[in-house]
Amino acid sequence: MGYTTKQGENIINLLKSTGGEHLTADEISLMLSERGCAVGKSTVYRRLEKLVENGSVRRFIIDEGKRACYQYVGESCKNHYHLRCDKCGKLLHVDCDYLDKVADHILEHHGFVMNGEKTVIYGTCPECREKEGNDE
Amino acid sequence: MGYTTKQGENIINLLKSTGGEHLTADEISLMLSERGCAVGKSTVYRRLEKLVENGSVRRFIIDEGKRACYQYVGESCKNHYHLRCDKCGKLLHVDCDYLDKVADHILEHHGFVMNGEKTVIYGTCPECREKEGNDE
DNA sequence: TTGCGTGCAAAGGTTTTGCATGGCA
DNA sequence: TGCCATGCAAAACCTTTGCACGCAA
Repeated sequence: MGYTTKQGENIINLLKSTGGEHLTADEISLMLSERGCAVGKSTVYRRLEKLVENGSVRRFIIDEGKRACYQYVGESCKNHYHLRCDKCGKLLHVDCDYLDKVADHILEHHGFVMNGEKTVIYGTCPECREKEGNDE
Repeated sequence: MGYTTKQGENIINLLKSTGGEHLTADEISLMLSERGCAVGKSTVYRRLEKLVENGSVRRFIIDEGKRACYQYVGESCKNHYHLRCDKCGKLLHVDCDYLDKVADHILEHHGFVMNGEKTVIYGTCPECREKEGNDE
């Protein structure tokens, strides 16, 4: 599946140590430099791509599509759904039988096999709703 | 609110005539050229920005954030959902009351306001499933 | 006439790619 | 040893911006 390298370890360790924070490729590159274990930016991109592929990191689009950010998810994160808050960027993980039924519906009525691991539902989380006085 | 110009009319007419298709700025520019009413690309962008602002056009991020696409918002297509095929990249738009109920569920049970316009469901489309013999 | 709209080219920023070198297995 | 991974720089990519000219009101 690929070699284990110092740079690869540095990247995944950084993502883990930030506790699921969402970071852009540039921020990751910068933080690695600050920690004294700089990694070439192309390597950061290439590595992140692989991590996204194998599911241990998730990729999001921010700034209206201007750039991507990455978030550590972990391997234990297989059978549940993800809700991501547009406002604070937080990623919520929910186990929910109802959402399993959604996948069934989509298959039956639209012939489409839903990939629950890749799909992310966007919106506003409870905390941010409260902060904003539910004015959406 | 702004001047009425030939170019502006061309753009909005194109978007209307494609029946709510999702088009990238580049595709719009190209199609206008083919129709013999070419518009400078920066004008396309500037015009689309205004149309998005006043709500007559909607902007989506596709290709994992690589670019944006635009869609005319008529009466008929105000509330629909996006299914994107991982295999062929096609974007399906479905009108579906059931998915409205999903948003209700997510709000009631998880306190999360779903943004149906931004959320994209990933998976495999009917055509690609058939091609691959349902071997997922 | 006024000043917004346009178009071209150049700049801007993020992400990808080519290629020689380095390091894992 | 064989090959993947790395890093640098350059390229590619979409989008925005500067500026002079054109056109709507």
